[in-house]
Amino acid sequence: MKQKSEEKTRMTRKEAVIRAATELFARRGYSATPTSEIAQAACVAEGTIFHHFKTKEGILLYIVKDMLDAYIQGIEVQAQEAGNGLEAIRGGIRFHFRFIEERSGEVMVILRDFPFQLMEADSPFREVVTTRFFHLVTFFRDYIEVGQKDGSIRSVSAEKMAFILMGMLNGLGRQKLLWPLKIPDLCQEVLDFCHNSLSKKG
Amino acid sequence: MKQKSEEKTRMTRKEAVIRAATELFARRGYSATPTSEIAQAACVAEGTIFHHFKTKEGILLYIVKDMLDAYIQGIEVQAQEAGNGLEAIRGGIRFHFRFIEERSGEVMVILRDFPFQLMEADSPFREVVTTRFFHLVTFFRDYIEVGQKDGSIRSVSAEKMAFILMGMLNGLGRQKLLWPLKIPDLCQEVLDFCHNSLSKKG
Amino acid sequence: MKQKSEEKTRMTRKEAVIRAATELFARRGYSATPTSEIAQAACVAEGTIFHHFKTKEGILLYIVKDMLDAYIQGIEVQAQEAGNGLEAIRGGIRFHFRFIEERSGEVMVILRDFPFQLMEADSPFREVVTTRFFHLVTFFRDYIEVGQKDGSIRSVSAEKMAFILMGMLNGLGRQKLLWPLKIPDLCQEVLDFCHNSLSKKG
Amino acid sequence: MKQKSEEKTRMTRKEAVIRAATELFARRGYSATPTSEIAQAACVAEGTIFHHFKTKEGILLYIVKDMLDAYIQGIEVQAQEAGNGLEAIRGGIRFHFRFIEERSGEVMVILRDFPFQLMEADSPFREVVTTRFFHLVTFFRDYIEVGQKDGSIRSVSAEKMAFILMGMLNGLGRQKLLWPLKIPDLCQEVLDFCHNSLSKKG
DNA sequence: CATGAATGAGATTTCATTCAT
DNA sequence: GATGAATGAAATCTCATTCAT
Repeated sequence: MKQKSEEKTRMTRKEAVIRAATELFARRGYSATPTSEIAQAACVAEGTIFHHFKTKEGILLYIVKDMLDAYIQGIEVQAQEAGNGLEAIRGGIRFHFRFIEERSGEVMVILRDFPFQLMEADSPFREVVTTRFFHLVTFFRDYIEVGQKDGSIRSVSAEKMAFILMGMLNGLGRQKLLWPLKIPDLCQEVLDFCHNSLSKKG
Repeated sequence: MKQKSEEKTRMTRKEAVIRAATELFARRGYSATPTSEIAQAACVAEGTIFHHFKTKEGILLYIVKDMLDAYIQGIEVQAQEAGNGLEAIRGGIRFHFRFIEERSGEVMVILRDFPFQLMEADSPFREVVTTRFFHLVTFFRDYIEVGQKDGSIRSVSAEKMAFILMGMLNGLGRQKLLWPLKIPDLCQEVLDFCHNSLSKKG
Repeated sequence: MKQKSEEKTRMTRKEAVIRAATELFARRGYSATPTSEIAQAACVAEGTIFHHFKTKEGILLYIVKDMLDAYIQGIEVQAQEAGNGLEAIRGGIRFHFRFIEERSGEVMVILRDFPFQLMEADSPFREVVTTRFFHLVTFFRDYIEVGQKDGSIRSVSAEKMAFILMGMLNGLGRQKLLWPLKIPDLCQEVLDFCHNSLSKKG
Repeated sequence: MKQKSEEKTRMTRKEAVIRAATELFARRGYSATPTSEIAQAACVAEGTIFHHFKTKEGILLYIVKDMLDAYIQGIEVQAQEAGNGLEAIRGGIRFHFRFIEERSGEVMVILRDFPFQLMEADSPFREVVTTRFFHLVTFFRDYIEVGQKDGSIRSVSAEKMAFILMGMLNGLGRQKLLWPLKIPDLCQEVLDFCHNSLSKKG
């Protein structure tokens, strides 16, 4: 939290919009959040939003892109530091849980209603988002293959296993952030769970 | 009350509305589907919708409730027929994959934007939905405990494991039905994956 | 209150509709009361209402006509029994206050939004209502003139005085039945008030 | 904030809406006037109405509040200039008749269906309207008491007399503005009528 | 850059009335 | 007589977006 009163350090209006939108999209969903409320929460005029983002979808795109880029970069850094394929995957899982905690707002936005609006066939943003998703799928598949080559991961379809891991992490994220129940922290259990299933020696 | 099955009645108007709504909600999302289009697709007057379901949310509730009840009933039947706890869980997973295929429309509705509208604190439908969710969580936890008693499942926190399983199945469902990629069938792999992690002998 | 369970004595459906409608129109106003609620309150099907009354306005007309006829008849009987013009007017005022108490439901209906719908130039009911209003104006004017002839009422424009009396009684009725304040009983004070103004000797 | 009176600005869109609404509510009643017609009559888009007044009720509230404030202020100025209590009341009555002529549109709005919608227990506007009504009742009661102290008004219950006066003025206003008959001007007669009943010497 | 009044297309919902049973 | 499913016109209100200042 920055000081709001000092001269130069205060948020630009654009940042204020992003923050307000993230919080509202996370809490109430993209389509249930009117731009008027975003403006109000960000203490800017409604026109200002459109001055910076052109459309409402533009805000969503900005948030989603920003978040996915950070996720992709973070998970890759994790993996590169690992000693073998299995450790890379485990590092990825650990990073996932940390990321969900630290940037829960943005994550909720994307988990809530997935950016379906951005993926429709006629959306100008379709490619921007698809690209990043392919990137993630590839990441998991590649490191599983690495693990199979270095002997840390047993012989299974790398692609299928990649989908299982991603699906699981996604589902657990939704559960944690969106369900009406208090979900306990599951990081360690998930690590064990995956370790048992992936590692060569069981 | 008329007989529904005999000669003339092919489909009630109410049924027609439900079918049309399910299909549209699944394809375009709840809030992006106007009631006018539901009416058109169901070949009824818009007023007819509101005659049967008081509100638009009412349609969603009907679909979700119907689907969850079928899911709960089906998964319990599966489990009761199993020889031990682990088999019950495996039966549940198999049922889950079958259910997702067979009733993909309704499942997409609930996976797409989850009925968040029905869960908000002031919604009259909140309880209806929450009840069913608790029911499901309990189901998984109980059968894991059964498996631990009968020796088929290793010693882990039953509750945490229940959450992992549910989160995974949920996430995989979303991936399968909603992602812009063609996802291969993962049933067998998921069964193995879970078996490895749950069974006592590894 | 009649017994509802005995064979023949129970209300006809038509009566039930009238009662329910009177109560609802009084409490919430004519146009804010949907026919569906009248049906519900009367425990009949919505179609039944239209079976008996043809239109929603028809119900209003029935109530208003019934009530005005009773009012006119009652006030005339009162007046005919009086010894002179002033007493006739005083009797009318007394009757007015009694009537308002005894049939407050129907009176509220007419005082609330006056049957403007029935008075519009193109309403088929216009005449039915207007006739009764003229009748009332005439009643007051005539008895004031009687009082002026028999020496009990001072010399003032009978017509203007009739309007003042009617306006006053109307306004007081509204105040009593519709205002959000508890209004004390004003019958005696109004009698005095008018006596002072009308009687020859002051 | 621009100057409103200078050169170009003939009428704000907001003002236009108020004028149009006043006229239509007066002529056809609040609930029989759709916002679409108000927009048309005011030559603005329908959205503009809701931009300025959140709801249709908001328009009614604005008109009623504005009118009641003017009424209260005017009647108090009148009274303060009077020599004694009786004259204050008479001044009030005179003001009432003048006000009804000059601002007949707004007065018709409030007399037609009284803002019952604004008074219902759960209306956010309830207090705004109630406050002003209490104010008026108090005004009349206080000046009658003043008159009783200065000897110009006879000894009667000030509160009851206040209610009689208000009820009478209200009823006469309705008669004048809303009845389907041509009602003669009654100001002088009402003044006499009240004078006879209130003044000490009869 | 920033504003906020204005827009108009469109969404949900209400409701009097009809009609086949 | 009685019913209640069905209707469709109309009403209120929402909201992303534009544009003159």
